[in-house]
Amino acid sequence: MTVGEGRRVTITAIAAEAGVSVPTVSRVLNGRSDVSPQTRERVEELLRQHGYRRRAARSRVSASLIDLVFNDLDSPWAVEIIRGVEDVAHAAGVGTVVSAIHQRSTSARQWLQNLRARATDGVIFVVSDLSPPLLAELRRLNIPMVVVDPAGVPAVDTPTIGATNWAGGLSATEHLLSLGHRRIGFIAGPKRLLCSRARLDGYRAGLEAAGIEVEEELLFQGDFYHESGFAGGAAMLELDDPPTAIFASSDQMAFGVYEAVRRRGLRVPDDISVVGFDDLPEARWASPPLTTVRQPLAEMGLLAARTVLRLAQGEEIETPRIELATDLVIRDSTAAV
Amino acid sequence: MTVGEGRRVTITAIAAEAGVSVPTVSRVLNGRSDVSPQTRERVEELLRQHGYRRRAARSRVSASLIDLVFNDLDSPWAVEIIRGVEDVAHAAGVGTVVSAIHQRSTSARQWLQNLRARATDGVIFVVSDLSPPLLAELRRLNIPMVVVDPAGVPAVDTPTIGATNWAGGLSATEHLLSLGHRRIGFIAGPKRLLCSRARLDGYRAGLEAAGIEVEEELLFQGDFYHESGFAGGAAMLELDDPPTAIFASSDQMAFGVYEAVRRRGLRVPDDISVVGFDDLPEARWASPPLTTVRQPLAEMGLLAARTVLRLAQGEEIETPRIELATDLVIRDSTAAV
DNA sequence: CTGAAAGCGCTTACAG
DNA sequence: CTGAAAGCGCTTACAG
Repeated sequence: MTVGEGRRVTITAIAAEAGVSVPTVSRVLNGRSDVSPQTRERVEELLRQHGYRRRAARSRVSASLIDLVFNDLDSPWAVEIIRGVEDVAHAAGVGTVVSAIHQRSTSARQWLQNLRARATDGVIFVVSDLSPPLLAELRRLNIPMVVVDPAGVPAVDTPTIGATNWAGGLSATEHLLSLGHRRIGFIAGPKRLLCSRARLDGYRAGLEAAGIEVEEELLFQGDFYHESGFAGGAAMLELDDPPTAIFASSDQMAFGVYEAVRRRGLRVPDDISVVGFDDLPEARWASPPLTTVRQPLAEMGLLAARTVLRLAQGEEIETPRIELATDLVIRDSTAAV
Repeated sequence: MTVGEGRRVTITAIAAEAGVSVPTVSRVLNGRSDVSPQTRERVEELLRQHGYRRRAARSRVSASLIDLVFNDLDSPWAVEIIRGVEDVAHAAGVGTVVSAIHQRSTSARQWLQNLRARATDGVIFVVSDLSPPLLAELRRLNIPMVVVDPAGVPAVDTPTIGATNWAGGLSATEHLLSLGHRRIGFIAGPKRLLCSRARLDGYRAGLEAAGIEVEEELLFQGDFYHESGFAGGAAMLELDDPPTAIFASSDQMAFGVYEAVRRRGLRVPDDISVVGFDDLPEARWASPPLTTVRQPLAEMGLLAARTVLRLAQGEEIETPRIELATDLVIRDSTAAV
């Protein structure tokens, strides 16, 4: 399969419709400065409407590529998403271009320039903050995109794929409650991320349903990384009335809690229960194996790839926002009080 | 920078040199069947010699891409290598196409077909077994390649980038010896991999230098994955005279040993010392933090990318085999007997 | 700022 | 199996 086979518009067609010459359209396409603003706007509008994409003359072998963009390639779950995307793309004869834009605008600009040159079929973003000018540019180029695990409220008309973070937060909390825990600490992710807030709210909902008040001293503000889990765990263990369980809203923070517990000479789950969120591959092989909320990362990547390929084919997507189910995986880090 | 800027050969030039028409060269290029074997061979030879690569008419924006190929995307160190490669490629305006070929020849064929369509600038392999026909085809297409952490003895004239596995095995062993350990277990990686054998030999060399005999019952055959580390650790702990330290030749196996130790109700490093190999990001945040031999994976990726880009520019590579230094990182999983 | 003209590198019928 | 011809989609001077 090659993406976007059918009758694609040529610049000749666009030029005719816009009432300008072919070279003029070419200039707009290449971002040359010597085009009047009105002309540029009219042509761009048409390019967008028709979903124009550059194609080599007579060539049926248009290199099909999709771009998969991360903030940084330092998270262990990146590879899970890559795996899902690559799987679908590979089968469709499409290459997966992986990039990290590091939140730096120079890097993003560079990336965008490369993107144009390689005439990508679509973009999957796994980044927390998309700069509006970047998005505008992509829309101008009429490049299909989908956003995985959106951080904030995403722009309209961009399909997003996430997980049921709220439900995951709730189920982890209910699990701990069912084991008899009443003092349950929570280590949150960055506030600006939607998924962080949803997990926290799931935790709150669980406690409230059990008639337990949420205590400030049992809430710790983390950032999803190990260090903050360690700090949060250490802080809570030092309380006069420490929690009997800690729910860290990422696996990495849960491992940080493990280390805080160990440093105190205590044991998981004998002295304190720990729950994570993500189910990274290493969760299964932590000591003890970590009870955690599984996020189907590979499946999210899979779905994102399918969606972007469909968009590239010009199909309409009926459900612009999808949340895949999370799943509580009970292992050995949780026990009855 | 765009790779291979300079004067690239066109099919017109090739046709002239071969004494055939342009359409004939085009046919060879596209793998059409209606070309006589002699003609095909002559043309292919010239294409190879000149390092021909398809280019869009008049277009200076040739999409620069390098391919990064793994067996599977299930190893936590894959992302480390991706990071290194992406870093260099991104800066050079080159896209990084990540693929997994899953050792299945159908998948490899599919990949090769996609590769041709996208006119890659070069390929970095991180795979243990390259099928000879695949290699032959790549060579025929004149695509530069480099192999990272070669599994077996690599084909001549393909640059390889590895790590000093033997030295790493030695230094880990010496570290344990210096702590007073005399009974040191070893969990090996797959025998067919060069790196496995080098690590094992480093371990042997260390023991021999200290006048200690290598005991069969302290050697366990693993496969680099968690399960085998767990099995190896469990088996050794059941010995009448168990080791006081275990050197697992991958971090994942070391984590398996952690779990075997925990299941026995013992503690690392109080009851037994454990050393790993790789220094994955999670090694630092294991409980306890893992003493391990660091392999500079990101740097290996970096170097591989630089090398393949240089080859793509037509440069000669003076040192076809490079081994980057490993480094013993001492953390909390090792202690004096 | 724009277009007519020339041209690029490649591919596709068509004819033999 | 091969080539002369036509043509594709696009870009680049050049002229105004």
